[in-house]
Amino acid sequence: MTVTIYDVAREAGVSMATVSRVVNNNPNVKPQTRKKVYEAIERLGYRPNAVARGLASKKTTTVGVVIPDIANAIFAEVARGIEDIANMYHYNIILCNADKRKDKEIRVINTLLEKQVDGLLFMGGAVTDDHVLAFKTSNVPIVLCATTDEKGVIPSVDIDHEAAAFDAVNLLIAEGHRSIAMISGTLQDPANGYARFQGYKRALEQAGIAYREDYVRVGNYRYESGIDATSYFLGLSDRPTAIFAATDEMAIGAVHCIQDSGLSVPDDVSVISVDNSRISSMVRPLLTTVAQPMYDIGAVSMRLLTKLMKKETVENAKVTLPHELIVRRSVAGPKA
Amino acid sequence: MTVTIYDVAREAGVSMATVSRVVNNNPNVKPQTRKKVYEAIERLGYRPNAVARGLASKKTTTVGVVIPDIANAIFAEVARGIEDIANMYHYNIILCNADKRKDKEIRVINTLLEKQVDGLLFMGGAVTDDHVLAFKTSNVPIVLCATTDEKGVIPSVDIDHEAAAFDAVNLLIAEGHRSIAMISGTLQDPANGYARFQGYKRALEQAGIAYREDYVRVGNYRYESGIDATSYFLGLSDRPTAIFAATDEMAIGAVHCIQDSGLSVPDDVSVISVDNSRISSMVRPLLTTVAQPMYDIGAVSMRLLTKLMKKETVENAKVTLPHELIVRRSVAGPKA
DNA sequence: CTGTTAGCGCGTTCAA
DNA sequence: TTGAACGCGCTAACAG
Repeated sequence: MTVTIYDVAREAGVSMATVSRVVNNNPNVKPQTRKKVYEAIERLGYRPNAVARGLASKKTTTVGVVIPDIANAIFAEVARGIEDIANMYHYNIILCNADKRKDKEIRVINTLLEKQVDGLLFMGGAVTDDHVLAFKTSNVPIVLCATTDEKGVIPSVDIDHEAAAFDAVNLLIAEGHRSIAMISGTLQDPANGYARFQGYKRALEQAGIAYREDYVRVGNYRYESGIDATSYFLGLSDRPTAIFAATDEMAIGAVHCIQDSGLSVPDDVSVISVDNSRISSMVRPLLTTVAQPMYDIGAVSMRLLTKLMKKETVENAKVTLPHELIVRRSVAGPKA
Repeated sequence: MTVTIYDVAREAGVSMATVSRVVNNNPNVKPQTRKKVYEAIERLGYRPNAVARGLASKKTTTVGVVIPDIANAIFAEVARGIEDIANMYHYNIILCNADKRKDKEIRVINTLLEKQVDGLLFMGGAVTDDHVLAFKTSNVPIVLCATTDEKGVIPSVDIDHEAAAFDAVNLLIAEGHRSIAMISGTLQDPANGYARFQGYKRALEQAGIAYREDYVRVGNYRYESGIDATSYFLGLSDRPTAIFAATDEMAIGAVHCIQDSGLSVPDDVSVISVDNSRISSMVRPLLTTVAQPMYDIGAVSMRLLTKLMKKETVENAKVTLPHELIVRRSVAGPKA
């Protein structure tokens, strides 16, 4: 049924070792022999069995990636960066959604390890001791991708979420705003949630603006929650003149909520966010936002992983990619 | 270094066959023995090697999925459907982007087959003879996902793109429009391109409306190309009163282009599309569109694949999922 | 209910 | 430059 390296050897009149050599591009084969083997391979339609190879060589040229949700545009973009670089280095990707749920994360990490992946890319929520434990029991390299490690012991690549949020809010302040609300992510989420919230607070503090609890709502990163939060803000007696949303999607919800209530962005209320996903250019007005290089985060983390897998020494195993303020049209000064 | 089934057997004082049995939940093990084995596993931190298992059992519990672009919201949603069902049946997913490029598609199909996947989900552009050939050389089941097979010989799940487009354009006609433009995808793309274009033409024809070449532009599915096409239409001396876009993204580009030029949607120009991706609810006005059940397409195709992998007999290996007109606010009758 | 024995398909010494 | 032989870690008969 299936043709093996053994069949090819017989067909070509050589030993299986020789076939193995030509398949793996080992130079120690006479060109003529190599040719014979190639012909036999062709004739028989031989396809190497990567599983057998994996067992014998203890390498699968496969890396595992655990991701919160591939249907989320942000993560999908990161995944694309990962896959492109993986492909470039001839690795394949086993993709697992884990929804930032710890139990699911631990579970898929283990199945991935059982599958003998050569490395692991982890994108998730908080990295707990249990995570670290699971990582430690493996002997393949791990890198955290768009995910922060409190302890800082695991290689990772991400942006500085706190600083990104800080920069966003600072723009608002520079424009003269003092009444700045925030639509936050859940505070249990270290990166997109907590860190961005901290950046917001620090910016306020530095500008001597008092923090108000009723100026902060936590959303779930989705469009609808941006609308909900904003409708709450607009109902306040002293409504904010600017809104900082932790993500583009919530920001767009904010924009539409403001517009739907007959106000204007940015004339009545300014809106800014973090992400710069593609949709931030697919609204009116164009969204001002702090860009997070999603594709690069994926690409760089995969590149880092390849180095680790080759046991190359890496100088800096904790890379922070730069973010960048993208000024478009959703921010203006407050009304006089 | 690595602890094997053998070590566990020794530790538990049983044979490796017994360990294998408990690991695989074979009922033929005395509870007491089972317990001993579990303890030994625990003590040693044994983790089964799925590669060895795969070699011995000729099953990898892994399926390959080739996808055009995981960063594309539509496909990402399909992928989520696939992964959820795969997960439910304890399969893992090897994900490969192929950008609808034939050479890349063929290449990844082959690597996936080398990795001994138990099945293959193919999402791509045209299914050529070369594709079919590659499929035939494998002895694992394949199902086409959101992809049409001209010959109809390969199991597949998709919607009827022609009918979906037809329905969309028909709504426009029912509203009284006679000047209907289309922003098409590339005609080489059988499903999202050609079929939707055919649906447009059929609707026109049935209504006795003459087809005009200058009322059709082909875009690349992206927002920007929606803008470009629309700006062309708006420059026409007798500009259309309605635009049918092959995808949501292009439709939103159309909406914004219309608005940016001082006109109103739907008062001056109506816009309709196919997809109903999440962004169709993230615009003003809300986009009227024909819904394509992306998640379900993924889920159903994965479900079908599991049946095929279990060699269950399936009645209908070519499933067409229903589409549905979602009436929102971007369509109105033409101005009197 | 449990153990023994063969392979699964290939990489990799080690000799020749 | 080539081949023979072993083993990767596990499943799957087959015995008992």
